[in-house]
Amino acid sequence: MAESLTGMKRSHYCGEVTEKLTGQTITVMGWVNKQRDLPNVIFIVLRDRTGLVQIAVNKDSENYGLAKTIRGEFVVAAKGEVIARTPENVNKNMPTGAIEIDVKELRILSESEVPPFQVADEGVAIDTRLKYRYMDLRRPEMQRVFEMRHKAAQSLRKYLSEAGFLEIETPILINSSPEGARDYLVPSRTHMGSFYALPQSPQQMKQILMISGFDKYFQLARCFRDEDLRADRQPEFTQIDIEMSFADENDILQMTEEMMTQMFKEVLGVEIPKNFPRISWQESMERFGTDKPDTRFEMELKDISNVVRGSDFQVFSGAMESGGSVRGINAEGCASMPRKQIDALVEVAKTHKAKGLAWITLPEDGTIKSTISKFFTEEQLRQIAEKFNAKPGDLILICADENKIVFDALGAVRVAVANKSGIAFEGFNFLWVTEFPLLEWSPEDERFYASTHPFTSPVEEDMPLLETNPAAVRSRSYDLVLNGYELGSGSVRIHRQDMQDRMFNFLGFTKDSAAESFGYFLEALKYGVPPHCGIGLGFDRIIMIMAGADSIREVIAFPKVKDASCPLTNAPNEAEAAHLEELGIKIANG
RNA sequence: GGCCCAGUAGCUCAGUUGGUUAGAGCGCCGGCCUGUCACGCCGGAGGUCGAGGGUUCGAGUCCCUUCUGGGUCGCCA
Repeated sequence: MAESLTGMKRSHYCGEVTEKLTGQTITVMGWVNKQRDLPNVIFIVLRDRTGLVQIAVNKDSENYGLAKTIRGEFVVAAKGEVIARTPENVNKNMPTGAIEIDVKELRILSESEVPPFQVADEGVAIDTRLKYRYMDLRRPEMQRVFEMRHKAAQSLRKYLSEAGFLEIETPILINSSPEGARDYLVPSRTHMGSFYALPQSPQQMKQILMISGFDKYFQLARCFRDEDLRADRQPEFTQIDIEMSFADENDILQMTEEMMTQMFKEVLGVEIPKNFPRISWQESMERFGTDKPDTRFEMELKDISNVVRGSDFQVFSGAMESGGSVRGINAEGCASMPRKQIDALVEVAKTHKAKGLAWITLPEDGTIKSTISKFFTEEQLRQIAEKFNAKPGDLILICADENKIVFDALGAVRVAVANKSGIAFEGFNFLWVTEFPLLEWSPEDERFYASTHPFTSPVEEDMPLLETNPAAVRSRSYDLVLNGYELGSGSVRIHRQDMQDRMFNFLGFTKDSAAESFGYFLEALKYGVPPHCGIGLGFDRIIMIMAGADSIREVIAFPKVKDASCPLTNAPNEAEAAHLEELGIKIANG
C-alpha cells in the first residue's frame, strides 16, 4: 500500500548522491527505474530528473518484505546511509555508480500499473509516446530537452532584460485578422454570434505598445495558427516576440545576433561567430533556390541560360522564351549515383512542379555523358560542366522552367543530394535573408497580397514601382535562418500614416474595410508613432535545432499530432449541447 | 484536399513464392540463484496480424475500401 510522506523529507536528488556523502544519512525520492531481486539483497535503481541512484535492501532488513513488492515506476522514498562501493562493485556506467544507499527506511509513495512501455526503451512510436506523454517525458533525454528549453528561455529573458526590454503580455482573445494564416475562432457568450480569434502573433499589439511608449518590448508569446502540421510546425507554438522603437533593421539584426550567440554560449557552450552573413532574398534564391538556405554545404545553383541559349532542346529554349531560365547544381562526387537514386531526385523536383531534370555525368575515366547529348555536342556539354567547375566524378543536375519552379525544384534537390551523399552537417550556420518582396501575386484572386503583413515598410527607393511593377518592390524585412530552417522574421514597420494609407489603398482596402479590419490600429497610427521595427523568432524551432531533434514535437511538452488533435487529452472534443446553445451555435450536419 | 510510407504480443520487430498450431528480444507473472547493475537460469501467460470486404481449396502475405500514425505538396501575413 502507498504511504504518506509524513516524517520524510527529501534531502538530495538521486543524481546528486556522490562519494562525498559517504557515511551520511540521506533521503531520496523517485521512480523505480529497475528492481533486481537477488537471494540476499534487493537492489532498486531510483530515478528523478537529475539521474539514477541505486538503493539496497538486505534480506535481514525490516524493509525487505516491502521491497519485494516494489515494481517498475512505483514512486518510492528511501532514507539510508550512503555507502562507498568496493572497487569491484563500482558501476562505471552510472554517474552515481561509486556509491549506493543502504536503506534504513523505505516507503512506497505511489504504486504503478505495468507501464505501456519502458522508460528506458528507445524507438517507441510517437503516437504511443504522446498518448502516455507523462511516461515519455520521464525519459532522461526528454528531461534534458526541457531543462535546455528552460535555460534557453532564462538566457533570452536575461539578455533582453539587461538590454532594457520590458516583458509585457498581450491578449490571447483578440480580433480575427483578414490576411495571413487561418485563425482559431473562439465564440463569445456575451456577444452571441461574434467571435474572438487567437493571435497568430502579437503583431498589432506589440506595435501599439511602441505607440504607447514602451520602446523596447519582448514576450515569449504563445501563437496559434489553424493550418496543417509539419515536422517543424505546430498549430500552437511559442515565439520570441520583440519590438523596438527609434531603431532600424541594423539595430534589430545586431541585437538578435548578440541575443542568439549569448544563448548558444550559455546553453550549449557553443561559440557562434559574430556578424551573421546577410544576403538579399534575390541572392538567396539565385544561389540556393530557397529563402531559407542551409549554408553548411555549398552546392550552389548556377544559371546556365546564356550557355545553352539557342539550343535545339525545346525544354531549355521554351523555358527561356517564356521568361524562365535554365539552372543547375553540381552534385560533387555523385557521378556514380545509381539510376534509382537519380530518379528519386527527379521525383523531388517534380514535387515542386518541375517537369523533370536533365543531367550530365563526368565519370572518373574522363568521359562525359548526358541525357541531353542528343542536343549538345561534347564541347557544349563540357562548356556547361565548366560553368559548374565540375571535375571527373561529378554529377550535374539541370532544371529548366519558369524561375519560381526552377528555384523551388533545385532548392529541394540540393538538400536531397546533401542528405543522400553523406555530407557531414556540422555546426550552426546562421544567416540573414533580407529584402523580401513586399507583395505577392495571387493568381486565384488576381490581386497582390502583402507577403508578410500590410504594415511592413517598403524599401523607400522602390516605392515608385508600386504603380509600375509591384512584384519588384522590396520590403525592409529580414528572416533569421539557421541550418535550413526559418527561425523567424521581422521588418521595419510603416510608421507614417500616409504610407500606410497608400499600402492599404494598393491592397484594395477601402476606408471602410480597412477600418473594419484594423480600425483600432489605424486610429492609433494617428497619434504619434515612433519609427519601429521588430522580429518574431520561433522558440520551439530554435530549441529543436539546439537539441538536434528532427521534429518540433520533441521539444514541446504536449504537442499535437497530424490532425491537430492531442493524443493525451483527446482535444478537441465535442461541446455540450447546452454550452453550444448558450453560445448560439448550431453544428451543421450534426 | 493531393501524393508517398508504416500498422503483426504491452513495447520494438521478423515472418521467404499465398500453404501445418504466427515467432524473437524486452516487458509481465511464477520459481530458482550468496552483491546485482542491460544480473543470470528455468517455466508460464499474452495475438480480432488496425478494421471491413473481395480473390483463392487456402490470406499476416494478393486486390479494394476504410481507420490510425508519420513525411510531404497545397496551406503556413
